[in-house]
Amino acid sequence: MWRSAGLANLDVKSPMTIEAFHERLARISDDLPRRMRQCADYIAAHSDRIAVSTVAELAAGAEVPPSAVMRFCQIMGFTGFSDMQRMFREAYAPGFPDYATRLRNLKGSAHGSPSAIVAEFVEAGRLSLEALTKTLDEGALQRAVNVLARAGMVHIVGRRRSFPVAAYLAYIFDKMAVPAMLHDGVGQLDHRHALRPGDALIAVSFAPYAEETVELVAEARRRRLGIVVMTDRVTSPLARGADAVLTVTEVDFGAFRAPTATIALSVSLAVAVGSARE
Amino acid sequence: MWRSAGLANLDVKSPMTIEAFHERLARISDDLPRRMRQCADYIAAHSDRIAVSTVAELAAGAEVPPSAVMRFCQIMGFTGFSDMQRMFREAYAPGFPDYATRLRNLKGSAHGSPSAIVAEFVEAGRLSLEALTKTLDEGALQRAVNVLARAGMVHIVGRRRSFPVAAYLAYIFDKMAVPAMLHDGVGQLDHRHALRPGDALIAVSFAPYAEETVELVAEARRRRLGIVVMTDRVTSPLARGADAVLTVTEVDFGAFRAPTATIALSVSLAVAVGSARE
DNA sequence: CGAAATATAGAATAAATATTCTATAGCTGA
DNA sequence: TCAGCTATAGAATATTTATTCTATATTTCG
Repeated sequence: MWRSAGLANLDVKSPMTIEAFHERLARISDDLPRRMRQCADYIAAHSDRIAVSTVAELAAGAEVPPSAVMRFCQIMGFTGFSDMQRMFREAYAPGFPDYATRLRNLKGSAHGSPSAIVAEFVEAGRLSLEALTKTLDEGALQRAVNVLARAGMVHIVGRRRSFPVAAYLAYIFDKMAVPAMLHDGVGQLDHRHALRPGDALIAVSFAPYAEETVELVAEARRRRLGIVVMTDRVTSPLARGADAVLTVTEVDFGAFRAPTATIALSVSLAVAVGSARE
Repeated sequence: MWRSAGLANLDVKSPMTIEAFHERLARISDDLPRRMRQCADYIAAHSDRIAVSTVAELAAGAEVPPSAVMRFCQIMGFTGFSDMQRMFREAYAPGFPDYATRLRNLKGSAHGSPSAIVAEFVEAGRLSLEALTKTLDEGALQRAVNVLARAGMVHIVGRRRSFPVAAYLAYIFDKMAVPAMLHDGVGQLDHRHALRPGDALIAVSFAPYAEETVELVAEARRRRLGIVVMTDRVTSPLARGADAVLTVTEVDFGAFRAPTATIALSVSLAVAVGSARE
């Protein structure tokens, strides 16, 4: 039987997680007055829209007046709609709610013994990998594999910080017997004439973008090669005209960052291409 | 050259899709004044947060005043922020609530698909990082830092799979103004005579150990250099006579492994050495 | 059936949030 | 260096949106 809103309010504090929210919803929804039940039903079916809706929109969806939605929020243990919405925004938003906090802590503990530094970089690496799974553009990845699988030769370019990544890509392609050429700039040769029709280019570069990399991408574009770029933003100068843009964010520690996620993505890409070519 | 916002406004109506939005962002972001560029960069990197943020939050993230965000929205072809947000709210599909779910989902993709492969390598990377913190020999790490901090020049060697790691070490030492030399084997020169008294050598190698690396370590031993090795076992051929042996185990996926933990350890080592030398 | 308790709708208010405006600062090209 | 632009910041304002309040309707139970 339905008791007072006040009572329901007292026995449980606001649910802290989506799971707790649904559990509570299921538990109480059996004995709820008419309008509250409408709210419960609609919200249970559309809980993912709470983060981006207004009270009025939700109310319209549930076919109840806005004030009914307010009462519902209070019954669920929140102080109001905004309180409830905050939980959904934080939980569902891509990226992690406490990301900023973790990052701040990470940077705060800059000083210390070598093993403390290792711990920080390990944590940064974890966060980077986590971010990779969340932001990975599967469509772009598939396109990248297609482009590279069809290519006669795969050209690879990356300078400075990105050079190790490029070198690793070259290593794996070599292991998988995929024709590949690492444009490492030895002797300041840019080897632009090695870019031939039917080939493809993988370019790796992060801000501040190495000039040679940007130029080689432009050259590849002129020569109509397939282009795959790994970079930090879709607005990167490399992205223009690329067939696939793979964005990766590395979490930095102080002024330094390890290319953890970039390497993970690279090796995955190379392996996928290698098996696609067989 | 940058023209007026009004002009930009006129030639294209508000983008109707997220894709069009990103395309336009990429197209105009090259020639944008300072604050507008900050907005573009931040929003490109966090476009998934637009649906659940306020102008003030976005402005804080991009480190610009709120009015700059408004101007940015107009440049992008919207009448204002609300107009832009509406598009993102309509397209909003909540990302997976947590990392674990997302990872499971990626793995569940068709066996052998690119995204499934990424999931595997991410998982392998995480395990490797975890193993690193558990098995790290802090004494050896401290000795390594001491040896390298005292060295006149730091020589770095790594071939094949370990070459990217060596290259990354060289990059960070360079950034930290530590005298370093990467023995990359260009022209088949082994540069053994560059190993001078008072120098130190970092050698990176895993089974099967590259012959050149083993030889350079032996040469360094003869010349009484400080020697730090990063390898897979203490019984590695490199370990004999080294001042510090750092063992790292990488979790492999199939026949392939990414040097995730090795890179994390390397960058930590380099940073620790860099600050010890100051 | 009738009194007490509870739920409801809609208007009134408060708070948050977006948007516009204006003075100033910073460019750009002569 | 200066004139004529464009960009910028921050305050002022308008708008949207959440929340509270109150009169009325509905239910519950003796």
